[in-house]
Amino acid sequence: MILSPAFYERDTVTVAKDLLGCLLVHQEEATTAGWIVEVEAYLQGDPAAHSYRGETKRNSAMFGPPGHAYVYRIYGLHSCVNVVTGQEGAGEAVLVRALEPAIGIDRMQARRGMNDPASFASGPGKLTQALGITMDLNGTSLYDVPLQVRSPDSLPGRRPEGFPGEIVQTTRIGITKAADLPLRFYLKGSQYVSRR
DNA sequence: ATCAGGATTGGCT
DNA sequence: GCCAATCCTGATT
Repeated sequence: MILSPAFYERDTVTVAKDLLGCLLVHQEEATTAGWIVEVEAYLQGDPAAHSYRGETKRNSAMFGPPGHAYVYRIYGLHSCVNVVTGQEGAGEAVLVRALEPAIGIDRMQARRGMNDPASFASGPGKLTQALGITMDLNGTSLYDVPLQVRSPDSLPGRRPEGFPGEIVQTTRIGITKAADLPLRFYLKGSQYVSRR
């Protein structure tokens, strides 16, 4: 089933952990989807969060309603996708860092130009390329086509590797500010995380 | 008007 | 392990 607004309105760290094992689905010219196996939380008052210095044109989606996507471009090359969480206006979000490919694997192979499923979506820039998520999805809701997040029971008989199971908590990757906060979470045992 | 730098990735040493 | 690619935002002049 599709996750509802009430799911996203909760405490951002709780939402981040509950997002593990859920299915991120994108359908425009094709349907591709992957299990969320790694995330990072970005909070209000968090120097590493894009929202830290207040609302701007770039980060406005982070201050919008929860349950919507915040997509941004990094290093002029890659796009990364976040799920907006908490209370509207708080500027909190969860960055999706890695997926285990689930639906449309051949399509992901084509988009990524490689054959190894462990490398399709094991990174924030990789997964957006694999699923075809681009900047024009910034600010769109996650309740409908083309982009949605579904609960872990969405594919009968199928579960991501390591779910349900232990969640590992570590510091976030690639940041310089607030680098010591333990706000990264991933499924223990998954071979699809960006790094252990 | 100008400029430094970034929630990354892939290729080369 | 190191480094270039690439471009737009936000801060500064």
